[in-house]
Amino acid sequence: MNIPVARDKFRRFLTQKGLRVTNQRLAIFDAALAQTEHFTAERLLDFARAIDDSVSRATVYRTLPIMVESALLREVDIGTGEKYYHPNEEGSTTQVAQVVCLDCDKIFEISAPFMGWYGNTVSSKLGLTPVSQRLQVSARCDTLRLTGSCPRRN
Amino acid sequence: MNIPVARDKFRRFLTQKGLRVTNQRLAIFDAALAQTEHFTAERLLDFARAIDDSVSRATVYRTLPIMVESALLREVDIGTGEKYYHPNEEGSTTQVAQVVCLDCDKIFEISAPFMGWYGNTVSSKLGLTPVSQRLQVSARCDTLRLTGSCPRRN
DNA sequence: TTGTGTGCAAAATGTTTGCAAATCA
DNA sequence: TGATTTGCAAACATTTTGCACACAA
Repeated sequence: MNIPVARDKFRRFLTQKGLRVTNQRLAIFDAALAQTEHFTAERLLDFARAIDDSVSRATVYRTLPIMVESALLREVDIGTGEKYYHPNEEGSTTQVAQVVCLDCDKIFEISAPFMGWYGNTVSSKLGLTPVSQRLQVSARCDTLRLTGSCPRRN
Repeated sequence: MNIPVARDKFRRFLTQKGLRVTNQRLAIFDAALAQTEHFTAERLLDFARAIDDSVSRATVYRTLPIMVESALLREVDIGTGEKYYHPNEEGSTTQVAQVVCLDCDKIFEISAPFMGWYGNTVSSKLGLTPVSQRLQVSARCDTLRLTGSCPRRN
């Protein structure tokens, strides 16, 4: 999904929710959608400020949940204290797992269609209805271990 | 595994690591192992202080990673800002998933043996070696939704 | 005896919030 | 116009750390 189309979706989402379309929100949105890798709130602040230097940290933190709710952005919590975000691909109903390299700090997203089935099975046994699922694998880089340097590192 | 046996394992673990067996560490350990539900660092501090009131918050935070490394305790991060802990059952090589009820705040642990297979498969494709995996399902209570009250609540 | 472990309080981290001023509808 | 949104800085919550004293080996 290209950025102008996505931006339009976001504008519509805001309006429909009774929220205002502000320059800051658009700057933060554009900055977020331009990313190809996972990013944190702090890095998004930098990117957004490059577009509109009036953007503040508070507004980034206030805008992130809105973008996540609009389903144009996905939140990824890998248990490192800070949350990561990533633009959501089209047709985002697919379940994805994250493989996090402890050496590179890179996050790889892998489809894991069985997650939905597992969540349903297991939840219904407990009298619960699943809301969301996450599957994460932490791993170490083989190349780094064997050769002392990781091709993906920086 | 009963507590005296586990405590012995912990003493041996400390000694073997060149760490000292202190009253505080033992109090924190006993408090942790006595729990049947998941607990946070803060709650563990309370429990440990009931055994030895000289225990400080800092020591709890410093002891938790040691107990996790000894494999007698398991760390569970459900993405709520604070970490949860749980005594590890015997033969803890089994992979477990957590089902977290968003209504009860209860954490259920369910065996998920396929996790190991998935982690290996997916990691090796990326040239990585898996270190750990986690699978979590967030869910809502059916009974609460249907009847307005949850039998597990408090 | 001596170096590890401790309690305390302060720092660090990532995120949230109160408030007056700015701005979108 | 008037309610929403903003930036700023202070507040927050959890965890970590520096330091002087205590204590296990």
